[in-house]
Amino acid sequence: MDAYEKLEKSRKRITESIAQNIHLYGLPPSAGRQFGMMFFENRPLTLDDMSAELGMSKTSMSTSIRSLSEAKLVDRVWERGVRKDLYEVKDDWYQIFVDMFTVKWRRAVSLHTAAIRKSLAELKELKKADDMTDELLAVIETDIEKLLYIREYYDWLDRLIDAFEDQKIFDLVPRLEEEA
Amino acid sequence: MDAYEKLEKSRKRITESIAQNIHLYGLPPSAGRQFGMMFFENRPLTLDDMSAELGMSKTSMSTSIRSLSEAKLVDRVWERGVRKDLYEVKDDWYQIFVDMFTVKWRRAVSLHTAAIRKSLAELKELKKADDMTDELLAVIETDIEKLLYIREYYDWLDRLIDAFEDQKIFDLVPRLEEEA
DNA sequence: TTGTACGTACAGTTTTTTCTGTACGTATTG
DNA sequence: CAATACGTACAGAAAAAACTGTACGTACAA
Repeated sequence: MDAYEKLEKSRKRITESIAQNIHLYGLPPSAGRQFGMMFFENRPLTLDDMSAELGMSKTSMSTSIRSLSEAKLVDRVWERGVRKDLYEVKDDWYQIFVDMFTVKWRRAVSLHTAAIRKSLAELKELKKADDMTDELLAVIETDIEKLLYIREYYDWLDRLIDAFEDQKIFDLVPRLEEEA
Repeated sequence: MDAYEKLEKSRKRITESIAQNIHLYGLPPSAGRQFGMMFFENRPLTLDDMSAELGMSKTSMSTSIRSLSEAKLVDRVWERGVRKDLYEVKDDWYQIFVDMFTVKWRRAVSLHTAAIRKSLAELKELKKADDMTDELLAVIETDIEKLLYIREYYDWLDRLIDAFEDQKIFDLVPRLEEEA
């Protein structure tokens, strides 16, 4: 094994490690491989570059680069004289984490909150129903209690996302370990 | 639509909302449905209960309850005189979030860190190789720089996980919004 | 204007994941 | 000691996701 092969092996280990954990970002392993490869290339790449490098179709590259882009793991960059789209990985992994966290959870909180609001309104209305029994009323009250509890939880989650988005999380957990 | 149907509709909305976001916990929608159903039942359930309630096989219930259990979303509970396994959802959603975060990310950090350590050692050794050229040496140095950077990042992530695990996150983002 | 290069929508295929039914090991009951 | 109840391993079926090749719309070049 020559030096170049050893270098490749070292890179491949890291890339595979990324590939096998990228599901935490909601992406399939191949997108992780794409990201890993781009991480070690020290230049923006075109879809054809990626296709050649990974031995996968250009269509796949196009699809997964969009996912990577939406998850804010890569940026499209521009270079004069180059007609093809160029992409490169973001270099601030702390920010990548914060962006992923923010994008994924904000969306979830939004969907959940809307559902809770609707159901709460329905249940409050339902309490007035003519055919209401004491038994059913008790169940409804319990459900309302549950919904109020999870609404409070989602409010906390929303504030947690704010703390990440506003970089306040770095006050709690500083980027650099203090020198001894 | 009678009152009971309206109640069901309200519950179903919440359950579906959970089902469609449970992928954030690395679980399939059906596990989310299972969790949602259990959330509204005010008693521990057996596998047969769940199977009947969701119209799915007992085998599936067994498999997904294990996933839910590993993700720390449900607990197995004991009741005297009952031979079947009983499960109920955890009632502290804040803690559920913290546990999920901790479990999933701790594992990722551990795997990544091991890979980085190995590759760093290899690259440092590789620098001494006989057939080393200036050009290749420069590439190796660049790779080492990259690995040192992401090692630092994973160290931060590890400390972030600590902050969740130690409940310090609730200092930064309190559970209850202060009264006005 | 015509020709060429590029990215992606779409349909079909392959691969992976989820779900089911059977069968079996263990534990409890009579 | 049976006999029964229970949970799950395992193999196959069904469903979902990922991947490919073709075809098309758009933009730039000549």
